[in-house]
Amino acid sequence: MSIVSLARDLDLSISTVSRALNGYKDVSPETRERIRKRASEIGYRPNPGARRLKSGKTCAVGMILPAVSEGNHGVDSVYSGLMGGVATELEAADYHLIATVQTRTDPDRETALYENLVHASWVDALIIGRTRVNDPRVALARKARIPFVTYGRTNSSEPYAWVDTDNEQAFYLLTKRQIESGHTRVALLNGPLHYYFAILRQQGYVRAMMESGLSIDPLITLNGELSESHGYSLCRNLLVGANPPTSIICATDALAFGAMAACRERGLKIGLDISISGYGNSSASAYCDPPLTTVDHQVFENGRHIGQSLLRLLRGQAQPEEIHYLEPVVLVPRQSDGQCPPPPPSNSNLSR
Amino acid sequence: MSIVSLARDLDLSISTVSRALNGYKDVSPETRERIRKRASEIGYRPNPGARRLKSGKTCAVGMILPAVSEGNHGVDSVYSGLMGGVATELEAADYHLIATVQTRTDPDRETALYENLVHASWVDALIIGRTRVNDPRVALARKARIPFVTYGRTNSSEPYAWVDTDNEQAFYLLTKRQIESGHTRVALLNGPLHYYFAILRQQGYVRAMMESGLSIDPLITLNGELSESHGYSLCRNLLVGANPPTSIICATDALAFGAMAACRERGLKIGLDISISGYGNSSASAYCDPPLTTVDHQVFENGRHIGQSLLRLLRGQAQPEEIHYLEPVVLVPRQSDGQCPPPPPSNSNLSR
DNA sequence: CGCATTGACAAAAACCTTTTTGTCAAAGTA
DNA sequence: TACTTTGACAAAAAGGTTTTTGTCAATGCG
Repeated sequence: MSIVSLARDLDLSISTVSRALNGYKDVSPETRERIRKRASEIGYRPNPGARRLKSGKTCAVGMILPAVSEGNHGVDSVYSGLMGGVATELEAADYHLIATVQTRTDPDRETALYENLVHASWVDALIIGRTRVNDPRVALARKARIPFVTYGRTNSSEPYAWVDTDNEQAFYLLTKRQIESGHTRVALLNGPLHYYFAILRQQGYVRAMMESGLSIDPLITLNGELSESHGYSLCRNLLVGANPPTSIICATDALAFGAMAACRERGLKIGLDISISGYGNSSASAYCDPPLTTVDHQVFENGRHIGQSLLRLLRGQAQPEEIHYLEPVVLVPRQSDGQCPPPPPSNSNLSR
Repeated sequence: MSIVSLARDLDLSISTVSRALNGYKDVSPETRERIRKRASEIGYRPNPGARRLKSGKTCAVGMILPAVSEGNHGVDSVYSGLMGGVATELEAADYHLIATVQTRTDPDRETALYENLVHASWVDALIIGRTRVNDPRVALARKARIPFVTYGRTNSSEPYAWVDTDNEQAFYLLTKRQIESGHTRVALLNGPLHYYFAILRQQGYVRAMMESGLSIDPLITLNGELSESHGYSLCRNLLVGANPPTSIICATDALAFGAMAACRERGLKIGLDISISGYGNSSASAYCDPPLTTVDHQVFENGRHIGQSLLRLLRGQAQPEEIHYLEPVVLVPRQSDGQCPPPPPSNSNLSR
């Protein structure tokens, strides 16, 4: 079932068979057809290992998938969505996706995983996700001269290929919406600031607040891991504090679900007594009670862009500095937010 | 940076270098150490492509990930959790996971994806998930003589390696719980019956009902895709019908979320007027309102078992027929279900 | 006619390992 | 001494492609 047995069967040389099947010149149409026919009859498939060895290409792209920070240790749903888009594009070009799941949330370990993937030449290209402010993986991939596309941006002195959603605009819109509903104390439950996206989301929030002449209160702009439990505990802290916010903007839907639970526990009616919004448009956001106002950031589309960019890079059709794609976001208004409630009677701050 | 340049550098033969680095005999301790040292100095890493070609092993395992049936086209969270467990085990053994996302829910296409993975010899072994009642992929993998482990069972005349959760017991427990709370009209919102797990869940439901002398009403045992929207529409149908159920057992948390939304829409208080339970213990299930009674089926653990089983199979340490692992389930009682409400006044069925 | 070009194929090199077989001296045994 | 064993290394084959170079006859041109 190797090319040599096929060549022997056809009474032709190996090179002719190879050239025929790979669509090169130097082989007559009749012979080509004869080879094609016999090859499919006999069920011949070129050994990808040998092909990889010869060409030096693996026809695979590597991706490290961040795990959710708690629960079933599954892959973060943003990245599983992204993977869907990437895989769709790659598959069409006969590339494979080698997925490594990062079970522990340890940046050093993530870098080591990338290093392993690159250095052991398992892959031709890399997808670098959940970029940090100064992401060492970008320098690493550049040094290894391996094509890569990041999902999210980073601080880099040199150009690199990136695809990202418009985090800044998303949080500008979300904050603006709250302000327009009369809220003045708008809290931000953000992710850890070493992630670049968290910086951008904060910037969007700050821009909207500044634009309306509202001050930024560091006591109500908190940061934590992107999980329900952190949303719950951070929100509890917010509500217990003096002068609690009337609106809470959460960096992810998961944070928002946790925050909603904390609000319910305090007896607050979500959408009336307090406004909450999320980010991600997760399927649960449409079916929770009340349905969550959120932002659709089009992960599948982003994944497709990443896949396409990667292929262009691999084919030499584009240089990294040409690949900068900022996916617009779509605000999804639902019922978890509303008009700012009237100020409580003055003795309300006695409540524990 | 190949073995030949390393050998030249050391003034040794290629074979000696190879044997030294691979821990074979036939090389003196001093020489071995010298080679080791120089190899790490020079940063030599054996080319995995050449190694694969020679050994005929790819050191990779293939897995097809079912996409969620709607929304962001992401990977089903059960399978992303499973992937986490599998990857954890494989990684420790220096195996890689090649993940293919099945974006369209088309069984034929899924089979084709497996065929491609196997036939193009991209992988040494396969994980076959979301097994169907008569799953063609099992026969296919056996014919290709490629080791595989299924997640879920199927009808097969010959033994095969499987790992599964105890679906039957889970739905027996869930149903029993409803019956013990006084419910007699217990609905089942199940997945499509061509999935083996749906059959098993139905069996558990039926066993509990029979055991308590309750009859099975086909009008309230419905089947649909595993999504919020199907949960919503199926539940609407249930509530509109004559003699609606007082309890709804859903095959997944997603179905349950949809069902909850439909119940709220009808003005029913979940946990009081109607009881709902899910399956999966998704993170949202703990934070929705009311928190959802569900079952934890330990996907990460299942993934680890699959990974371990695969490695044993690949190393010849076990035969497929020895690998049958049924993961026990854990019921997670929360507040979405409760005592059966008293029967409504007789004119209630006039309500639209 | 003589020479260059082209078409169609074959031979061999290269890709980088691992594994099998081979060499040769030193040591052990009868 | 003659023969076998063993230790330490080298040479070469094998794995299945792709690509470069080579061959040889037929064709085209002046």
